[in-house]
Amino acid sequence: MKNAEVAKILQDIADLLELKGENVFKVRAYQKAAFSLEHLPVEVEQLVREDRLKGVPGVGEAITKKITELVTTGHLQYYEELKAEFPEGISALLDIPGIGPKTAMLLTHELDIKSVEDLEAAIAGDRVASLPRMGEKTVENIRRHIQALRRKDQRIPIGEAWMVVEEISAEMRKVTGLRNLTPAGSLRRFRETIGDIDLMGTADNASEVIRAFTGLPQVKEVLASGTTKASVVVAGGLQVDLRIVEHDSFGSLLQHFTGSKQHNINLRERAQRMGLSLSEYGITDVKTGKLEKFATEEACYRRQGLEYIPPEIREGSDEIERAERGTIPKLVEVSEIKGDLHVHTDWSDGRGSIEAMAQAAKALGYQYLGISDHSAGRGIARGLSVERLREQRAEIQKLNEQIADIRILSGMEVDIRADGSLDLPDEMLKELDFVIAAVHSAMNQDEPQMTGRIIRAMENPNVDILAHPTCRLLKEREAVSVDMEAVLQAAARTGTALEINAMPSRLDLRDVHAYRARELGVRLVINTDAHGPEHLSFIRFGVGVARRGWCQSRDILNTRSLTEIIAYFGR
DNA sequence: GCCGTTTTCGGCCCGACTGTTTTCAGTCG
Repeated sequence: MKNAEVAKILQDIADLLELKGENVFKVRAYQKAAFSLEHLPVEVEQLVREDRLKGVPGVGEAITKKITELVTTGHLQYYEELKAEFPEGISALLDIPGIGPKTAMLLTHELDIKSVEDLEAAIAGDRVASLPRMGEKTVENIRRHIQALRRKDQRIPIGEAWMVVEEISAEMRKVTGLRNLTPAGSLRRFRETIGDIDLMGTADNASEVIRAFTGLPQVKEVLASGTTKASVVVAGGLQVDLRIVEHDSFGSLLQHFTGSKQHNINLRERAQRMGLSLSEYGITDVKTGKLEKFATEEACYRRQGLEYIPPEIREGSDEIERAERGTIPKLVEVSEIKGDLHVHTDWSDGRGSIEAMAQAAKALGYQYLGISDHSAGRGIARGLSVERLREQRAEIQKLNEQIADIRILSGMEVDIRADGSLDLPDEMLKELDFVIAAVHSAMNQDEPQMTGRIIRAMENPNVDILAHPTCRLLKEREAVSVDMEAVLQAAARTGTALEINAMPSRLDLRDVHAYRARELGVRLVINTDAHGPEHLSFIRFGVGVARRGWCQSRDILNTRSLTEIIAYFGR
């Protein structure tokens, strides 16, 4: 059973206990355990086998027993009994903003509402507003939220959110008086998907800035607008919040709204033990009641005796303990990337010529660019035959003589066939500067087959890099069934680098697997898989994933210089 | 249900908003 499935069930248990009116701290315990499981860098099954569950934060004796039962039998008695106490569709009511456990139970008890559809019918029949603590406005809000929920496609990939932020930021920078405009929340932490956008800033004339914000051409609807904050909806149903404070409180504000929620809770619990109370306004000494403000996040962390913690790792694992000991690593940065090793051109399915791609890479300050068009095999994406590949190599050689200050490397993204063999003969692969292998077909194989297939490809000594290891496409295609732990172990054994594909629709490896890879000493490489010159800038999303995996520059292959990288490939 | 520089028992993050109330419960981030 996968970590995500176990986490989902624990979260479900938390919801049901909440509906039941159980002790809120018990509910929180299950939520906390669910969170831990979801962010675990290793498979829960492995922890169960090795009897190491107790080491997971928030997992004690009782939850250990439950997880063990769940993983070993695929079934949890406690959960089944709990579910049987409630009508099936009721937890879906909790997904509607504004409806929490109390309201959900009220609706079920008083009106026999068992699903979102029931609720809509009850609203249409005018039966809801008469309930205690319900009124016209509440009902209208619920009705609107149900509609919005149907319309909105939940979280969006970070790449899309980023474009919205850049557009809005460009407009807002024209507003006089506004300073320090910064996106916070999951966007700043570089999570792969984003629920809504939080923008932070400072100004002396906050209300004017807010007015300019709500008046932007992108704004479709203004949800709320006050003196320090506003919430709007832009195209696509995406919510954007802006908060403005005075300059001297910006550090605390940014810290608070960057989150994550779990990081902030851990931070506040710790502050509490120190006799301090933490909020978005600053740090209050509980004894004296005196509020201390912070203009920068660094100062805010320092006051708590902590080293600065980069946003990407503020996820509630052990980052606070590490900051206490002063052992937060220096995470890899975009400026340290010296080349891109997975790029397509118009020789296969890319849009740019080799030269255009090379010029774009040069403009980014790269030392090298690895061309890796598709192989011909199954006819995908206008793949190159052996002959065409040789022609391309000649072309690259010619261009290298013409273009200064960047070296074009001649590689290939070779298809891994269903049986794990490669699409081009070894003699051809040997001629290349480097070789990437990737799965593009027969994605429905079962886990043992897929895992064996990928490992077989990695065992070929000509393969340097395994590209987008799980083949997932965010919101479009699930990851293939593959035993990632086995793949990571094989990568360590064979010395194959694993790609962090920076294309916003892929982001594959994921952050937790990057974390695990680093633990195992597996070399990683951050590539964009660019199909046009403008895609090269996607590198920042891949760097974001690497940072979320606590990676430093030494963990990332393409932070190496041209000389080093050529020596590394050793051809 | 978890956990320990006060604790193996008694705690468990903080503030704001909304709508319904005449002081606050419920929900959210």
